[in-house]
Amino acid sequence: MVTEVEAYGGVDDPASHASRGPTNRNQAMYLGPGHLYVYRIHQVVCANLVVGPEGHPAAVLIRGGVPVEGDRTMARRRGRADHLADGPGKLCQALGITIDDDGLRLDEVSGVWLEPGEPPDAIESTPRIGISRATERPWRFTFQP
DNA sequence: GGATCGATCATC
DNA sequence: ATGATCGATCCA
Repeated sequence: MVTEVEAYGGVDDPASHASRGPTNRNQAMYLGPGHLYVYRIHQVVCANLVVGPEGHPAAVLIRGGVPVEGDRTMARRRGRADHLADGPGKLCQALGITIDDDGLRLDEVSGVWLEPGEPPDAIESTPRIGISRATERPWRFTFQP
């Protein structure tokens, strides 16, 4: 269950990897809705679901979640029994998402899919984590499961 | 070709 | 609060 996400835009969002136009790294952000933008940071990968139309970069960074099922698989991939998906890098490791999944459509990534769930009672909105520009925009969204 | 800087994590 | 540690990016 995804509990924490952040929104990133294009040239209009100074904190976005697409703020300075297309590069080799961020090309997946331009592929259109349903694609995965996976990038490497500090020996770890983070996954975004692209939501903007083709040619117009906008994506949702999946920052965290709690296991609903498959705890055992996640624990094996993580190499520990706790902190399975409480961070963007940990979530990718737990779900088996790698840099090779960058640019794929979500339905092309084996073992990973999206399902609708019950809308949470209250969603909190705060500034995004780990960025140095546009820090005032409250584009991080979380809820308590 | 070299310097800089992270959309992080784990542990102190 | 801090260090690990290496790509992508940027500027010569």
